[in-house]
Amino acid sequence: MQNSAEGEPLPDSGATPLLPRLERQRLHDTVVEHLRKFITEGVLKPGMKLNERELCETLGISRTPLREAFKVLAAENLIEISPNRGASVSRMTEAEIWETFELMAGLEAFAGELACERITPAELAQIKALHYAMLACRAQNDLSGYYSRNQEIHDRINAAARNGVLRQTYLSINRRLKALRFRSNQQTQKWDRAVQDHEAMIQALEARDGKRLAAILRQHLLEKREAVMQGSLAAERTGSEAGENTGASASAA
Amino acid sequence: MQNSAEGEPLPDSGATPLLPRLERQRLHDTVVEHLRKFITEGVLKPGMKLNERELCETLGISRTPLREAFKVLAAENLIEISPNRGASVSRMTEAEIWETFELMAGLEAFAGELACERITPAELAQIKALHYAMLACRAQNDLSGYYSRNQEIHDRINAAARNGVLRQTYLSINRRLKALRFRSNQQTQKWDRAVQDHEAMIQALEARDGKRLAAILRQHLLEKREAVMQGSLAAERTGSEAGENTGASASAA
DNA sequence: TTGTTGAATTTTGAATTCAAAATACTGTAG
DNA sequence: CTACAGTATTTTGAATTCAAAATTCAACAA
Repeated sequence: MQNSAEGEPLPDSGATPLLPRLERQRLHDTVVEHLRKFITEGVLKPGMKLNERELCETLGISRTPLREAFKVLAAENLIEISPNRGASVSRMTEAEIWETFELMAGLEAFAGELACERITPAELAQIKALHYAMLACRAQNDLSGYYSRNQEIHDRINAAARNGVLRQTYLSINRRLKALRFRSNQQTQKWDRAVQDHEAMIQALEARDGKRLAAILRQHLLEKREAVMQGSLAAERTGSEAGENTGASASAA
Repeated sequence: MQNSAEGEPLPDSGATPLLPRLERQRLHDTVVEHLRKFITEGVLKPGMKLNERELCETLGISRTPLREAFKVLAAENLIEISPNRGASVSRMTEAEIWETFELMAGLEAFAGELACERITPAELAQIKALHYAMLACRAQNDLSGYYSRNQEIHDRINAAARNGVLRQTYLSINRRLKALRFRSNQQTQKWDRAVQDHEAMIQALEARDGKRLAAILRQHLLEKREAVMQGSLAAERTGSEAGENTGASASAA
């Protein structure tokens, strides 16, 4: 009996884990987070080629962990790897953007319904506070502040659904959309409309009216889609989208 | 002007691509598919340790592509990698199973709504045919035939929603659930209920009644969840879940 | 000039090697 | 006999190396 019997659950070690295991994160995880950040923040632009050797030198690592990171990012659809041709930041087609927003609308609507059943008063209060903070940002024309509060509100509603799998899925899809926000040059009319939507959301949440919240969120997302896709067309006209390489070697002619 | 200007979309090569690019798939992709298959089919059981060296020898490859495959599978939540301790097939907790089914219910309901708007008569006819094929399997007690038709029906409804991003998400979540099907030892009563549900689905699809189809699908999935989670408890009692290693070296005492 | 062929260079894919961490084992003290 | 310390072995993480494919570039012909 030197080995535990085959059918045993073997949960952890036998002893109670007084402290959580200290796990230094692996290099490739750091690289994933690093690159993900730069992609979602639009530093690495859609279509940009990601040269392995070049990136290795920039980040000061070898190719092995970088390539592992590439695989993960590709699984998240943030980059595309074509065999023997290398990786590049994913370029979403118009159709993909359209579909992704449609999915997000469905996902948020569903999360909203669940949130109405499960949200605590404390969480609701936090969301309200964020809403007012967002209004303050609008008053000061603080676009980035407005944007992050907005994100946070949607995020909290999602978290209030208390479904971790839904949450992970939501975050993953959302990441792909984040990089697009630079496309939509919000007009003040749109801002006003968005604020109205948010107020209605909070009312529905307070009333625990899942169906109504779902409908509002769905509509809200579709409006956002319109805004982004118009911005996208504008971007296409001015041709401000694709880079050639990581930019480190931008031909210094 | 040896390099194309920075802001250029550079779609493909200039010429029309008469033939699609021939791309042999990389080793690591093959490995991903291979392992994914065995995990979703329950050959590699939850909790099983995946020893790198051992698997390399079995598959006849080196560790590099295997580790890349691991990263992808981990991103899909099919395996778990703990730093310096290696990879093992994901073991879903009760809570995770519960949540995953809840998400699936939401996803299928949403897809059903869209399908009602977009399905073609031909697609509907195919689904009907599959339904009857499924009935035939039930009559013959052909469990695996029944199961695959069942899957196919749900899959086709999803496809009829004509949203590729939704589809990919659905498939990814579904993969995690597939391995669980061995847990639920379907009772005939349940079968009957499932068949009733399917008939109602098709009626709703024909009537293009999105809301009704959504409701049926949601309910259907929650019933499935009950069945699986009861089976899961049963499995826990008999303790037939966790393996120790890949089985290749099952201590030949 | 324009387009094509073929060699040189670069870049990616996969195996191997080296280092660090974790696990298994052995011997000793209590 | 049990518990522990210290060592040996195994296993993972990351860098390096080798091979194959793609790209670049120059020479040449039409």
